[in-house]
Amino acid sequence: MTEDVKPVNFIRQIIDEDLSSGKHTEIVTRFPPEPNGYLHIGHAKSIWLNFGIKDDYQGKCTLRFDDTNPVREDAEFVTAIEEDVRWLGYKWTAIAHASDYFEQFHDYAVELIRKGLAYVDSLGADEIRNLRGTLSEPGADSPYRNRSIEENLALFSKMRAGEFANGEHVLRAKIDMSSPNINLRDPILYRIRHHPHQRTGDKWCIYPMYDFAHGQGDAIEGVTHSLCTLEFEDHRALYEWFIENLSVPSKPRQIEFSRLNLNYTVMSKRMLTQLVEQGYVHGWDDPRMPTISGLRRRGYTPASIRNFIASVGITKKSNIIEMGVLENCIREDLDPVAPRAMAVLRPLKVVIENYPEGESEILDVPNHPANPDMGTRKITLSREIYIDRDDYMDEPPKKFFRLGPGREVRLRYGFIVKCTDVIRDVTGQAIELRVQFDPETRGGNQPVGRKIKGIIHWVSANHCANAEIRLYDRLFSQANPLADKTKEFTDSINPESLEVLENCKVEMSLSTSSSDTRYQFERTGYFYPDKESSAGKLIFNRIVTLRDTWAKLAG
RNA sequence: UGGGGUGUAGCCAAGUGGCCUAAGGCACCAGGUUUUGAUCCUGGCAUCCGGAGGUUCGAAUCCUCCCACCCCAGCCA
Repeated sequence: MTEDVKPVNFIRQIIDEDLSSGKHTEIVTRFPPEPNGYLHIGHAKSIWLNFGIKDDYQGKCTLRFDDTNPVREDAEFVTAIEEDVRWLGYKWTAIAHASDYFEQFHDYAVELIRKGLAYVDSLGADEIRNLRGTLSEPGADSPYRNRSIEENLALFSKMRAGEFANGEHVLRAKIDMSSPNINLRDPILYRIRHHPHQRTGDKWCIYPMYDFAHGQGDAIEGVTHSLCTLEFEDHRALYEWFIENLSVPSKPRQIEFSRLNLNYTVMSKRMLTQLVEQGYVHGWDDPRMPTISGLRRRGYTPASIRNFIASVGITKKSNIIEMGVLENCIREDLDPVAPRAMAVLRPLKVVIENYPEGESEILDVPNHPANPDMGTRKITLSREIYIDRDDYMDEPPKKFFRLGPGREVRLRYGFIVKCTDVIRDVTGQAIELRVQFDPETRGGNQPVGRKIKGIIHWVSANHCANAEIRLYDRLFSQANPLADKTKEFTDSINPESLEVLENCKVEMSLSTSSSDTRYQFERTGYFYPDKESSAGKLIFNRIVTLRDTWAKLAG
């Protein structure tokens, strides 16, 4: 699963065959997002596939914006998409836009009209739909289907000139209204949209449909393998029909693969947009979102995402991948390189009664348990410390190796302490622990016969920094938020997907840390400074927890 | 019930007629190491490949029929 293993999948097999048969000598792919939203991890699959092929076969890959529908698209999204692709670690051979080819597409449309293969239809949207037939019944010809070539040419020209209102006419291919494939029932090629385009401005008022733009765009760019998702399988016949009937410069081949789905989240751009616009999350880059920008802000690395895609593979089978696979990838990426630190999320004060008041000691501790090259850092230990509330229980169950009344535990890198007293508030809740330390056990020294299994993290009360820590959990409480068709997917949003802890205590070294370091807070998880974090106010996002056998045992 | 697809373990996924009494990863279970209940290490985890027939000396891989699931009736992509 490392990145130096070349991926094997059915698409690469096809490419290998095309190369060995001499059908192609250079491989050209493209990644074609529509700039109407942010990229999500499902797009990362397509990016990994297309750019990965380009890299491994020394081919070409264009980042091409599929901007054929000006009413939904926005320049804000194109900038964000470029940034996301770059961040994932890929370089495009060229950047292009379907709109770059509008003039050429228009000429192709005229070519079709001249060949008697396209006509201007003056039916309304409802009428067109009614004549299209159904899944099991054939459609019927439009009364305008047999207009003369001259009339079609004249009408289409007027459409372009802006002489008609939206919806008044449309250009259609003349194929077969009784085809069992609905895409072949005289599909619409051009529609009138009096709407400025984010790139071409007011130049056009007719815009090509996806089907009329995509394949021809591929052909113009010399794309050899046009990789798209399963829902376009039915469109392939139309894709090929255009390629066969138009004087395009090359003949690309469309190959479909299945989209990526993850459980406990949604992957449709429409739904992600809804989450953002209706305020269920705090923007496209909310760390709970499966967007590239959300994962980035959360602390995921580009390599972890690439490895994740590589590990799930490319097939034609519909799938829902378990979130645990993604989590495993980021842990795997971070464990060998993340510096360790101690951070107390829910502080509980502990006074070491036999530790001299006003004194302290400096401990030189390793930044990584298995990699001495990562060096050491100094932390201070003194009479008053904080430990995590989770590491103390009034009535510990068996197998709980941490603190409880009368119990012993080791302070990480420090000595063994024994809980001798518990101070409580009026409700009876423990608010402070009194402990005694054993000087014999300093520095990891374990006297014979003393077997202390529990080790807990801590920070010195007078030698720590305050921090806000944001704990993220799955966005939905249902594995498949779309399974129950009687409910809105937003009904299964996890109300505890974000927990903000404002009063965390972290070791001093974190207050001067780089904003681009991902840490492992020992025993709790991997954390990454949020973009809102500053020296005056530390904020960390939890990327993922550590594997937690105890949590599993405790239920 | 038209057309297009897919079915190998809880989730992914190799496998392209004999070396398959079916790789690998995640998850899970059992041990070991460990100053993170982390990491790491060891072992376990499909007599079976959606089902039923058939072809063959031999099938997850070929044929037939059946079943299940996904996609398609936007002037969206």
